[in-house]
Amino acid sequence: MTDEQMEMLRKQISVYATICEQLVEMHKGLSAHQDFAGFLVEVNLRCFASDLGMRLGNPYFCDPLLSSSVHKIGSRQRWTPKPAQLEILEQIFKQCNATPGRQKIKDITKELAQHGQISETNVYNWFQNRRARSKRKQSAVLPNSGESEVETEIESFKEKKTKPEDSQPDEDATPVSDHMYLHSPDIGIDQLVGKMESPGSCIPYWQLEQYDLFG
Amino acid sequence: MTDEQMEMLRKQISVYATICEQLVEMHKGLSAHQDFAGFLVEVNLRCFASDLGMRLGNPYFCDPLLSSSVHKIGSRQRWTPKPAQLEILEQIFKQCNATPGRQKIKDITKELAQHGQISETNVYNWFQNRRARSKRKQSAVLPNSGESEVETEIESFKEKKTKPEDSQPDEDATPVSDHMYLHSPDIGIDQLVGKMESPGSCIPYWQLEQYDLFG
DNA sequence: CTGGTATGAATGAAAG
DNA sequence: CTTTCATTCATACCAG
Repeated sequence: MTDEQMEMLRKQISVYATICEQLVEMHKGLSAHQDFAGFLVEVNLRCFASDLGMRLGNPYFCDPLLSSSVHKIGSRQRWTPKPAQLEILEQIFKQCNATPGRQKIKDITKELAQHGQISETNVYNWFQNRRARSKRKQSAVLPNSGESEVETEIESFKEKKTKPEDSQPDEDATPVSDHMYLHSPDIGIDQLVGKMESPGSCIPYWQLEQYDLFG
Repeated sequence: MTDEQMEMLRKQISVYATICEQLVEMHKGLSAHQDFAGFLVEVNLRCFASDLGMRLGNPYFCDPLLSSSVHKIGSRQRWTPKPAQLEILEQIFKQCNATPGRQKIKDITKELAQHGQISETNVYNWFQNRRARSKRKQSAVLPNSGESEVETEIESFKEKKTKPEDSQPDEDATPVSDHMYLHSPDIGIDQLVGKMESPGSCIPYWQLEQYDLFG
């Protein structure tokens, strides 16, 4: 290990620390947008040792050092988009949430490859899934074939409403939601990261509220 | 704040958590001058919204009345089927352990709603999991007289690995540069965590790869 | 409080 | 494209 490497490492630590900090700040900032009080950020850092059974639990990153010895360790069979890649993908998706052409896929793949291994298939699948899931969610609110009184959704824009569950006994309330959602706070991830996608009207695809398309 | 942003944020946090984790690894390697298996840092960044509008169905930030018992809240409460619901579900599952149709799901959801808060997604997930689980169980008993390559990997905690293989041609492999362990614990995790400060430029996360600690 | 286990949820990949 | 499968992650819950 050379001194330069060492220095670099230090720098990295510094950078990462800053990022984390900013994230926290951002959270706080976001909370400011709330009429009510808002947001607390709990940074919980736990360190614990473990010998063998240890593994990386984060799906958003590829195994780092740990895989130095055996790249098989904890290797994921399936591709896991790196944050950088995800970001790009999301951006592209917003632009044309239509199916990218074959060539387009190629291009995208090329670009994403800059940030990590990836294949065209991965990109293709990603878009397929992205689209399907966002669609599913979207259609959840639209068609009410024979409405469901059960759905106490107040907000039309919030399709995931009943996410919380019944763990709260007397609190099914959750009615709330007067359009209280903010519209992209000034300080957003965008700034934090530099340019995260802007808020806009994207619909969350995760959490398919209703996988029922036709109501 | 849109759900997407929230999700993005969550992912980023995740990423950062991992980064920190890796830093810890390194640090440990540096100071311990030993092999790196061992330490794991879990950065748990939780944000709680005391305001209802904030949760807007976001699975990761739900529940309102957490304002009081703050430390407990913020956890993404997942749906927990009530015994009554479970019973019904099991029964239905027995009848047709096939995939309930979309409309079927609706009906079921409707019925289960009588016993507690629930969403179609919950039902959907339940069946998905149920089937997968039962299938797995079955195959577990049936040892496929195959070869079980002995993974000399560090983490052999996985009992069964019926891993097909990587469907991915160009797996990352994570070449990983040589060990980057340095011998200089000047920068301790403690500091990183404790102060989390360190002015400096905020580098977009997608650029972090440049630093590429891990190869 | 700590560790293990059951299971709800997220998502890449594949089948239809 | 739509639906399902498989794997993994995260959390509720239980035991020591």
